[in-house]
Amino acid sequence: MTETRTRSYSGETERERTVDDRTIDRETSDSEATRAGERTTTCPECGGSLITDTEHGETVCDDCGLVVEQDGIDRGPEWRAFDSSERDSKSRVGAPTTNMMHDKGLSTNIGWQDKDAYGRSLSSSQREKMQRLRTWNERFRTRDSKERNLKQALGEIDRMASALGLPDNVRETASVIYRRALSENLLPGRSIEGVATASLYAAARQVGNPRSLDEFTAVSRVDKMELTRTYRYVIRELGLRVQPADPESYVPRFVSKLGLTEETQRLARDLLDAAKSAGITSGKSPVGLAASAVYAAALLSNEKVTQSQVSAVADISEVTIRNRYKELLETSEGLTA
DNA sequence: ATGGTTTTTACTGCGTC
DNA sequence: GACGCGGTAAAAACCAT
Repeated sequence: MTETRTRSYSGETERERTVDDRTIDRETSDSEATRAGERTTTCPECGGSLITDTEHGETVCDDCGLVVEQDGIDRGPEWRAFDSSERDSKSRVGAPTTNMMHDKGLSTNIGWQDKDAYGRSLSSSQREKMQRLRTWNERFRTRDSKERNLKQALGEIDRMASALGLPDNVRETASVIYRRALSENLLPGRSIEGVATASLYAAARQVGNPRSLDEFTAVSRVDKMELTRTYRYVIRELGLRVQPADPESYVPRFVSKLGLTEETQRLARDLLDAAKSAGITSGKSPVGLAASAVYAAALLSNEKVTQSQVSAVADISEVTIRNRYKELLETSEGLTA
């Protein structure tokens, strides 16, 4: 089938791609790994065991931290409690916990409004007292270095995720990865920013919403070399298994950025599928392939996009697009004819 | 460090609006 | 003439050994 590829993208070797039924199945089945209602016991990415965390309402892979499913349960209050003891035993009211905050959102917060529980304003001496409490509460909350570290890192992750338009499940996954890196003492000698970026990069790829390294370096404070280095390091030390990015996962983004139709998107996918089964995708940049497929599809469906537009959106040279899209068209002709 | 592969850079020619 | 497109050669980047 796929002959050995001579090149791999960002750290994964071709060996990992060898005959793995799950991988094949995933490629043929059409959508992301997070279809609702699907019950799996093994992680779609790394094959590790899944753990259903009812407290957080998430199904998480124990090995790689991939959040497979979230918001699965009702976190609302249990209303039918008839006396106080029953309320104590039944009630699960409270803010949902989240990995996106360094303390999972469980620490005490002292409100900024100088009002008491009944909404009345506080006396000046009470106000001063509350201000002192706020200060100390904040100090204690982030006292120890790991907490402080986490707080900063999660802030960075959040910032970058916003800048790149990554959804919440990516952030959650990135948070889990970062926590693991932190708890396994991977941080010493490496910058928080670097590991945070690497975590987010890994998370984005795991959930099938990848961004290119260049896009990350654009929003991160670390340069490309440090990012790849720490990424490799984190992946290796944590034993994460991240598949090579699937070109198809870039397609929807490019299509929407260029204002093309669904039809074109479908065509682009078909082209990529054909290319994959023809085995000409080996060693080629996934981004380049996706960009070329989009361009070729637009051509086939008579939509107007120029090579330079596609190249700008995908951050790929026009030459590469030319080379790839010729190959794509050739293989698809051989298939349909 | 080296070698092989892919991507990028830079430049040229062609056709069209 | 500007623009989109195609091709080429050399340089750079990248990965594996």
